[in-house]
Amino acid sequence: MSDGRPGPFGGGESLLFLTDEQLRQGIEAMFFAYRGFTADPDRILAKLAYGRAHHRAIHFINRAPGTTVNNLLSILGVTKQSLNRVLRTLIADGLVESRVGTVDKRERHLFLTEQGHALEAQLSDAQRERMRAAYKDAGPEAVQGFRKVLEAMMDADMRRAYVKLRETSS
Amino acid sequence: MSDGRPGPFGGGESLLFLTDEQLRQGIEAMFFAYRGFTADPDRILAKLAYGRAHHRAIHFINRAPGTTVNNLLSILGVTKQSLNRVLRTLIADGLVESRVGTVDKRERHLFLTEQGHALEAQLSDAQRERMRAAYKDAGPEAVQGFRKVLEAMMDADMRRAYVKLRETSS
DNA sequence: AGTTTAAGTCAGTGATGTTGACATTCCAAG
DNA sequence: CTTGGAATGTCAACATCACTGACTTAAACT
Repeated sequence: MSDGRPGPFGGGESLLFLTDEQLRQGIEAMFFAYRGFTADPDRILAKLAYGRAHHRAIHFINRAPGTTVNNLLSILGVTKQSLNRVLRTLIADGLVESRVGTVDKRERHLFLTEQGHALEAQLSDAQRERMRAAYKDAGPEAVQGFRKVLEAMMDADMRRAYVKLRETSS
Repeated sequence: MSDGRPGPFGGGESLLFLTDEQLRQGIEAMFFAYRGFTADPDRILAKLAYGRAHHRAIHFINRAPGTTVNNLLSILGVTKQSLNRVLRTLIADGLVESRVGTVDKRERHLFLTEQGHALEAQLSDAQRERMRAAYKDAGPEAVQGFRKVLEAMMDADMRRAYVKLRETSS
């Protein structure tokens, strides 16, 4: 099924880009690119005995300061036990602060400390630098296409979280 | 540094796509999209008590039949001990066959069995289906840009492996 | 008072990765 | 031909991380 041969379409729309071969190249490109995408932060984190989970937590706490634990869980898509282990070490190490909610005292609101901000900056500088180089290489039109495909690849609930974050920004 | 303001360029080349804000949106898009990218295979693998490592091994053995363990290691970027555990279970389960090399008996050449091919097809069908939907949504020009940015994001040695695989194909 | 919700914890399991030791095979220098 | 080093692959022990499930605590809701 779906061998992707052009077929008898009159609209002049080539469907060659939907062949299994093209799709597989896209899949492999995604695999290798993601390794590059995480390589620089991973190097920094390894020295601190942290993992990607710590990076993700720091990133999104910086992105949405004061977020609750539950909120963070739904963004990260991990279990609370898993997140809790990460948060515990980050709080113990003085990178994250957890404040009891004023309106609802059951909630804990998360913030980066000064130290936390420093590590966040170090991590995202490294990641942005690679991203910037790739963007510059590929050019603005390519970047637009890149974003378009990525957004189409998300699950519905991820896209909701993503869009929500975009709205919050700036 | 590099706040990405347009700046005094006369060439009409807008550099707005290189702002930190744009880069961060790209980073987050990459994060959420990769989750979608792996979600379908992950669901299938979970039922079989396999993980992503098994998927990767199966994918690349299918892609380059007869590859040696060492070769696979350089593509996957893990330690040989880690890969070995995965291979051992796949061989024990009858999905992969390991043949002693004829010219160099130290080497083991890896092949998928019929069962292995069946699982590979199941996994890549699921992944391709999502990819196809995303590609179709985004359109051919977007796909071209997507690929361009991904390739620019790879490390040099990953790009080498990626290009080599592309050459091998069909 | 009873139920629900938010957060945190403990125990057990499984996948993944690492280091270290080891066996086999190849190859080249003596 | 022999011997020692290098390459390839395997096995064992250990650490990390994430998950499920059950439970506790505290606060909010009804």
